[in-house]
Amino acid sequence: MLHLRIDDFDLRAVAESGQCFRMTELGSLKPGYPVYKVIASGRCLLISGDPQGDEHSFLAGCTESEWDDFYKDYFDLNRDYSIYRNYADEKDSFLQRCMDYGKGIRILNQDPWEMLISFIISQRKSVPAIRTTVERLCALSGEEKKLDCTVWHELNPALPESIVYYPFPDAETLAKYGPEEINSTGTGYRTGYIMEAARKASTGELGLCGLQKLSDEELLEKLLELQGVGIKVASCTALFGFHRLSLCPEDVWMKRVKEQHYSGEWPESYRPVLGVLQQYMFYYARLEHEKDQIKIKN
DNA sequence: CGCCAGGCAAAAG
DNA sequence: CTTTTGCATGGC
Repeated sequence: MLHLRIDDFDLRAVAESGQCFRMTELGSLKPGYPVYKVIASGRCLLISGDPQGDEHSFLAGCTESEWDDFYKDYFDLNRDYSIYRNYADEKDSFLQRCMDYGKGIRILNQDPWEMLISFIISQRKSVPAIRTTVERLCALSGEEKKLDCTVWHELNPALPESIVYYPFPDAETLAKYGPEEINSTGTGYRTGYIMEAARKASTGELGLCGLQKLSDEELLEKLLELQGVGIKVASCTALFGFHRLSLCPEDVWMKRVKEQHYSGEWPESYRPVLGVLQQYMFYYARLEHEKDQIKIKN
């Protein structure tokens, strides 16, 4: 078990801010200390806050070299987010509230291919439904991996001793499946979109790695050539898969925020980091909406 | 059961 | 060019 000290890092804010679909709460060490399961790039990690320490203390189920070589960058911990939080000055009380609430958000460095397919799936689906379909798509290969978690099980017997997980399928793997197989995961009318993207990526017609060097505009343009990829899916892929921090996915939530708080136009000074600011706004806006839903129920 | 979900492409105006 | 419509399926 790795003991870590990390500033400005909140697992819940990362997991629930709509950027990833395979980071989920597995259980908890004790009340208030949820353990998160993170599946990324063929790996699986359990991580939680450390009940023995303060808010900057974390426990991670990996080696120090795994943490340094992969997860540190994956969680974007080499970047100072106070720079972004400082965009909230006294003139923008709404952004201040968002920054306060979402302190500890990080924009993960996720795999571009996984982001492209995940966000193609995401259209007209709820987040729980997206998670289900993505997991089923990963399980199609049947190539299960096992993670030993006896150290976690010893800390709390309610936590499992081991976990079976499936890496996200690469383009070549997806391209081999027939439409019935893909569709059996719940992709519905997006089945054809996924198959075409898999074909193009596996034949090299779409070289995802090569897109890294393109400008933001050129990258969006390339992604938009794909069937089933509109401006929202392209922006999400560019922001979450290529770390293009100026790009803001304009979904129903952000359109609402832009109208209600910025009279329909983002401030010019926000533009270079709008993708990051958006992440805090999205997290806050969705939380407020959930609160309202509970109010309506009662 | 009925409604709607982090949109998109294609048809219609 | 702008607006409207149909869409597969799962979660609640």
